[in-house]
Amino acid sequence: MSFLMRDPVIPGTSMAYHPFLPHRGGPDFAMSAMLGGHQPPHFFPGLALPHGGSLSLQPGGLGKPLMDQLLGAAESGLHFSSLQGHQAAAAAAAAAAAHLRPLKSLEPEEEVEDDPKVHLEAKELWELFHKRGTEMVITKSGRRMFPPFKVRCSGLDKKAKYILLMDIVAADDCRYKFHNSRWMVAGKADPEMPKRMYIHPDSPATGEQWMAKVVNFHKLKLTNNISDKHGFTILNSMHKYQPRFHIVRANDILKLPYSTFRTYVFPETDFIAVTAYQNDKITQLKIDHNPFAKGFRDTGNGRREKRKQLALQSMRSYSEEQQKKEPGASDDSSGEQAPFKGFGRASSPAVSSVPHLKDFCESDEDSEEDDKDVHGRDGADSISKISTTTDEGRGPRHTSPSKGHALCHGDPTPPPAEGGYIPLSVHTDPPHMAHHGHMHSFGFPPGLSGQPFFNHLGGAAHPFLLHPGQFNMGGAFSNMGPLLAAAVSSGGAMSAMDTASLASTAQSLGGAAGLPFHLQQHVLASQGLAMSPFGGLFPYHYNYMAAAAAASSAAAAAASSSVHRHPFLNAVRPRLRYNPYSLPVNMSDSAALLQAGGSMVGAGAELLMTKTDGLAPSPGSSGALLLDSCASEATSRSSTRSSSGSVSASPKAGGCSEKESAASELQSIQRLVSGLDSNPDRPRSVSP
DNA sequence: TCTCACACCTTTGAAGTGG
DNA sequence: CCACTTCAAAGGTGTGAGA
Repeated sequence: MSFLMRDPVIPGTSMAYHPFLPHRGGPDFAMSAMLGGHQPPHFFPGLALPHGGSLSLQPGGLGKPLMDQLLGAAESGLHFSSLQGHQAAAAAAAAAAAHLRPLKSLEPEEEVEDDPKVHLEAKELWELFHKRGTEMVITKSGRRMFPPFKVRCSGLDKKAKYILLMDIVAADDCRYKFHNSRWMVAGKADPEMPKRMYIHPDSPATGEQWMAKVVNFHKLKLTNNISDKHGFTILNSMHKYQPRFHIVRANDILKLPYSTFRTYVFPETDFIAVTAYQNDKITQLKIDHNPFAKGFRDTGNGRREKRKQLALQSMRSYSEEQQKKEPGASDDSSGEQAPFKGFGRASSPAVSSVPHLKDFCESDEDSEEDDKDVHGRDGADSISKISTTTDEGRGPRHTSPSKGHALCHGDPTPPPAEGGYIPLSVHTDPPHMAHHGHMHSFGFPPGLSGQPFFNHLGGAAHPFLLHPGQFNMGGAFSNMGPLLAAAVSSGGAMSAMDTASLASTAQSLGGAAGLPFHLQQHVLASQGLAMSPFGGLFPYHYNYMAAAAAASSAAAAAASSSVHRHPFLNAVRPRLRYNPYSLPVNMSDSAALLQAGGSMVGAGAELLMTKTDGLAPSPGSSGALLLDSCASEATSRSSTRSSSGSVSASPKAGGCSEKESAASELQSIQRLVSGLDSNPDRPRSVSP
């Protein structure tokens, strides 16, 4: 057997066991044999041995020579089942200890400062759409974004591994309607849909790999199906959203929840989700630039051209008839344009009003390898530079070249030039969001709102889902789908936490929601913190780290002080980060944000805001948790669905059986180790 | 406002071919 | 073997009728 020594630990405990044991050696984790089939009543901290006594995992608790010997044996692949009695138990302890590391191991072995810079690809195209009020079609079966969200990274540590993610959050709390060729506020937003984070399929990869290509999120799909099982991003129609890009320095998804998120927001990429296009200009832009819509281009021989010709013919014949009937009535405006007036828009989309647009991205749907050809095949005189440096240079950039960059806290979204948003209709006022009415039920599982952990949230939070399908990718993520699914179905192996109340909370949460509690927390803390109810829109990049122990301290701690109390958090060095967007924020806003951040901490998540820009965390953000049923369902369905390859969100669907087996192994390990298998009726996908 | 079937298109990968 | 071409299937589009 082999052990992977790369498991993350739970901050907040001197040592911690991680229930997600990356496993490669199969299920022959001989704990049951070693422990005589008895599970320790309290496996952690310290091991209760079957013959009494315990093995402390604290440094010095086990004699160093013995510990070294056992650890060496574990690392060298010793099969514990060959051991007996105390020897086996000690070996078990060593094996466990191999997965447990002192907190200091969380710190990078060799801290190589990176300074990520992110360029939005095809920025001009985004701005083109943005000026008219970008719309993204959402369908039940899922639709891609167009323009595709693509970024280019630089400044990463070449050797370090990174996980790149993307999510889409509500831009405000408004519902919109398209009226008089403009988007207008039509009321308060509908309840928030479950939040889902899309992890780039290539994650994790080294900084060198990321920087060598354009990071393309074109496979992310949008849906309005709240019960979506594919891992698509669920959005509300007629609501405004803001995509966000995250860089996480971590070599394993397991470390994701404990890692620092660097979040980048490009204001020009916001959009309104629609089930059918409202603005014909947007339709035309899509047709002109999306290669899949070529059939609708005027210049082609597709349906659109035929329809146009038909319309022309019918209109001409109609005009001729009219002229015969009414010789005196002339209509200069009739003719070719007339048929399209039927669309009821101020401008006709029939003929592209933006002929130069073709310069942009004929090939925008290219694969990640097209990073050198973003401009399209026929973009001879296309923009000289598609990429936008969001944080080039240091210091504020008040002279941002991008109109979209003007989005700042407290400022309304700048009015687009034509057919765009009405300025007053868009609110991104953080203090307002932090304090008022944004804690309503954002699709929060009713069973969770009453949990103490969530009381701080007012029963509302941003659910976060890591759908197994989203982890169906290569690299270290190859097993994460079933791992998570397994964790869900196993009801949550719980990490060792400080307080019993927390443990009970964890159990209840695990039962209600699925993810192991500590992972839930970290997921929540990491992701939830990133999301204010309205997306936590920061037109800059900010960093934060979530810690699981925050939840424990949150129950009793004052939010503002918990960060400092936490030894682990204290151990993390603040990083200097550059703000890609200039962001004038006044002190009152900051104070409000900080206050909101404090409530977040109280909600069960701690935040290390390491921005140097003096900005506070996302206001009103709340660690949230939605254990979408699809996560567990995916486990049970994995054998059928993955084999058919029907999960479009899982580009690398192969090896699902292996994953499934891995998941079952994990479950068995969890059952053996955690001693939390209190629910024998819980479904098991596979029994070892 | 939403859903669906549809035609049209691109993308992808397997199969075939030739060196 | 490798490179290239061909082909068919899969999948991504907006459309427009109907609910």
